[in-house]
Amino acid sequence: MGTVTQESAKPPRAPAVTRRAVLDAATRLIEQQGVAGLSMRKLAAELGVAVTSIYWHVGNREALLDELVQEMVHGLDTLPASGTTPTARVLSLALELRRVLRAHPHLIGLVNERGLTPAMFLPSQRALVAEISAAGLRGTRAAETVRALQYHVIGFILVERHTDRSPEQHPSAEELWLAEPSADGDLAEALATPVDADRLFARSTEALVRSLLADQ
Amino acid sequence: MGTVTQESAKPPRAPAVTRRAVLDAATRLIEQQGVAGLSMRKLAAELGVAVTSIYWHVGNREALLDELVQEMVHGLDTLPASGTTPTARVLSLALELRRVLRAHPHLIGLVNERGLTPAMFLPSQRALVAEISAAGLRGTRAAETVRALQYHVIGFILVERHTDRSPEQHPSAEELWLAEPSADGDLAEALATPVDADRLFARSTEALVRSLLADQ
DNA sequence: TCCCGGGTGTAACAGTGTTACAGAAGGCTG
DNA sequence: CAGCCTTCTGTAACACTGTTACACCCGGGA
Repeated sequence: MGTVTQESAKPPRAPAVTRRAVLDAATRLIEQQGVAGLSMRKLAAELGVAVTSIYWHVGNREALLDELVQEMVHGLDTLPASGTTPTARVLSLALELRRVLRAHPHLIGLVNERGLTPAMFLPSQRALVAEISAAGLRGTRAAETVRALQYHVIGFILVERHTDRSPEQHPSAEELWLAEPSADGDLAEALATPVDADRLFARSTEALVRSLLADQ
Repeated sequence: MGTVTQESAKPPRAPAVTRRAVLDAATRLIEQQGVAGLSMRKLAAELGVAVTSIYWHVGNREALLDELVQEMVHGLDTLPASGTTPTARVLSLALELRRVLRAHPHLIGLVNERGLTPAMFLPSQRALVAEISAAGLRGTRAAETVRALQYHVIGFILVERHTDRSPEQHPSAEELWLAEPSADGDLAEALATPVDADRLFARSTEALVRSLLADQ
């Protein structure tokens, strides 16, 4: 009934491929070509094995992806917060969350498709709750603040992920803004510059945190 | 070389299907079953026609999606801003942008994949630029503000789109927070409540706008 | 020796996007 | 009228996808 561990003490014939090897090869394929580039036959060919062996070890394409997602979710169990002021600590949490998620850009969509988003973000949510409580917010107000921050961070990462994957923006923002007649030349020029995502994220998140943590 | 309009004055044989009909049927299919549910054969069957006719009229699956995306992009040419204070006007723009984008949840991902995000958001970006200039921001600072707001709004909508499509969150946020021992009972209870996206968006966007438009 | 079960392979199913090719049907020119 | 040309449709195939029914091999236990 449970999963079969080939690493235990009774491999009768030294299997040509292990569950672990399948998962690793799948990860490699996904990182190279995206989730759509993962096909069971490619996977089998990569491992020098027939397709059915893949199915024997992981059951399914869906089950395979489930497993990878589970591993990722377990991978971000504890997020550290650094800094002294509440604003700084919340900001550091957000930066850390983005850093971790950006390491697995392909899987973030899969997590949602599997309905694991709450489970995935529970640790970070817990950490956020702690910091925001420490900042003095309580009850509904605190909950709204936590959620606002989570939506902001996850949303930013989703936008990033999308723009990363579209290699050439055909009428690029640069062309569009250079052709634009404008009163504020510096502004147009700035908008014609590629986005510095790190900086933009840090700035906008800090602005949001400041505003959310301030009494209004 | 250009596109052929069947509506012009020379239809020799009253075609069994028009380009327009294909686009409409595709839109219907996508709205019902998502982009992945759009197959050329389904489309042909829906219209009572062989697959090749579809290809003749729209060329390609990719070209078909391109066309739908183009239509959507043209659909949000002008966004109205209402209100008196800069903050209120920017906020109203954000709310309007979200409202329009939520009407086409399936296409928003396609727009990015096609690298049309800059073109798509140029109108809203222009409107934002006008409001933010009116608020007194200039140059690089203004550009960063515009981008921060766009990332926030688009990101929020992407998160919404994801959570909308995952029907059952298996360990739901509710269960998780009800099982959580917590010092702030009200907070845990609030986090166990489903998200009110409208309210959350309005609140968080307003917080962000306030902070971005304030001198720091 | 026989059997059982873990692990693998062959070959097929239905479904996908796409296309080479054969037509049908009307308008135009000879 | 014949012939051709453009527009539009259909048949059938290609390569690819996920998935599975089935046969097979081979080592260990009885």
